[in-house]
Amino acid sequence: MSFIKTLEKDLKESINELGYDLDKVTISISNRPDLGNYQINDAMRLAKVYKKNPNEIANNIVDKLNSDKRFVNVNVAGAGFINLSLSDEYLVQCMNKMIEDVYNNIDCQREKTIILDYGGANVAKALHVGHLRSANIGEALKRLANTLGVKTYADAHLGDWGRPIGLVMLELKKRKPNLPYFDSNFNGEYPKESPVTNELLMDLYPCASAKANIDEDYMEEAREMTAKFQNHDKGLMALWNHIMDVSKSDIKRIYDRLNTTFEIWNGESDAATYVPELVSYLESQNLVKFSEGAKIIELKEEDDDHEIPPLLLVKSNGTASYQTTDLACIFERVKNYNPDEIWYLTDARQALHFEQVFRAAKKSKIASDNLKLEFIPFGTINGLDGKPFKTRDGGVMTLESLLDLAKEECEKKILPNIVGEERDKIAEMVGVAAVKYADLIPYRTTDYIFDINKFSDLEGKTGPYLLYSTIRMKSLLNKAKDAQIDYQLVKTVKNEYDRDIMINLINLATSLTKSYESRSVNEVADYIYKLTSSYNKFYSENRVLDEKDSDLRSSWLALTNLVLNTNLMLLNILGINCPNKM
RNA sequence: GUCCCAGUAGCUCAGCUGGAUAGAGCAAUGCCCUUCUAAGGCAUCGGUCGGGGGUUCGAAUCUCUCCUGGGACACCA
Repeated sequence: MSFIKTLEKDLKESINELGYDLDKVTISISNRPDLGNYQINDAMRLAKVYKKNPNEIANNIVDKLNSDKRFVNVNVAGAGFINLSLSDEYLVQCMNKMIEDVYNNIDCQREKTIILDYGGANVAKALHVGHLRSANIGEALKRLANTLGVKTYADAHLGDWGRPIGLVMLELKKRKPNLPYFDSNFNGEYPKESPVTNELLMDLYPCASAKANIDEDYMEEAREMTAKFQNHDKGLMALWNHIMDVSKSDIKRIYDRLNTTFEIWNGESDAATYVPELVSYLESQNLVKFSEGAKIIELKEEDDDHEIPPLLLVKSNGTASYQTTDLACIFERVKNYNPDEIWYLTDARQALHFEQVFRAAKKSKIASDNLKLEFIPFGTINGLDGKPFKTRDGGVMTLESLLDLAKEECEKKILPNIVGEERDKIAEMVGVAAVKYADLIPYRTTDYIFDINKFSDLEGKTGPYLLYSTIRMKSLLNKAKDAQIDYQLVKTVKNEYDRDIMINLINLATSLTKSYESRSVNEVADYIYKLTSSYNKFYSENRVLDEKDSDLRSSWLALTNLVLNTNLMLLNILGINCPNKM
């Protein structure tokens, strides 16, 4: 259990001993640092319940706190605020416990399994800016959950069964009508060689999509093509497999650049195999109705305060809608993984869709009462004009070109003596750090403005700043090793600078827990900045290696090492790699 | 028409399970380099928390209402 949580627990017992009944004491980071490191506001709450003077209660609590060696400078101020600081001895002790095992200051969650759905990449379509946030936030939440002891599976949930594929197939047919995949009389073996490359796919989809938007006949053909492969037409399935292979490896390559990994590479097509079983199950439950030639599920409830449209189960042309696929996917996941929770990371605009799917899942008992379905929306990325982010000529910005842009921008700022392949590799790491940190620092649901110049700046709250600072810690410790200076434990609190670092380190657990509970790693992103900048302040005020007192020097090195390891752990949670120099 | 989200410093964003004097980065101004990566650090300047009412000892935070902006409302995903 973390230090703060332990203190809270002990304090709760003390307060109970005073005769006050309360479920929880909260020791929060002080917003009056001049009065103490932490504050407790519970006295005012108790005063209300017990109809007493808050100052009187606060003073009773303070008497208890004063006998505790872990606290110093305990005082009451204002309306009944209790302020306190941690003693130097206790801080040193905590630091060494963290050096021994950082889990001495992390609060794990109860054991459970969560499936995270943060992919949604469309096969045959380029990954674009819209996929950046789901990848970054989803991956970070997964890593955070793992850090807190939760078992997770991330599912790429590829968009591999919808109309985009039909469009691509149709456009390919228009261009190369003689391919055997389109000939229903073809009985031979289909070629092993793929008829499409990724470059071709990247051209086919936008072209087909543009045509379909203005040409209703073309759109109708696309619908037919989609229905045909969804009915497992032999030739089209052979083609589908080729498209999948080509597209999937490209999608993987780009997710790799973002340090985004999936344990499950399923897609809508996998869920689609469960659709017939799903529909007949739902029919047996008497939940399916006919409406305008389609099969639907009514989702209205008596106590609704707003309208909920029905879920479209089977379209009038007999194909499944994406609501059905998502429902089938829950069916599939329950069957294969039996998770405690499923988290859906998507753009906030899909809120209604998931409300419908979740309702249908609960109503039909596909999701038991124990299964928690959670929609975790995020905001959109806008350009400098405040409108959805586009390329200069107004097109959709692909994820790849965005990463290239960041890499190019960061490359300019790397040390000139780093050259060749190494330079390229470091530029990539710094570029990804710039993009990822900027994406994770705003609260999850906030829409934010993408400004690559700002994000790649080495000054300020940016990824490159964090990397630079972390590298400087590495460098310092390497110098110490070269000079054969030994360091193991933190021995003392010397000044306000190292003290401030220690207080920040104590707060690690709080920040991790907060982020997990809000499903937004912005808290972690902010925390790592605070910790790092407290270290930088220390660094500029104290010459570690030149310190004459060898005990103090090794204590500082041990602290540096602890900050470094904490930073690396947190960067890893955010999905950011740190080079050894830049 | 119904519903959802947002409006906080010149700019970009935190803070929102009610708590003290509303924070950070950038920009602006002024300091600190024979220095462990100065790609750093320090200081100053900067706010009717969209407007108005309500609840409360206490409201950026809860509530009502209005204004502004964005978004979602079955046969795209």
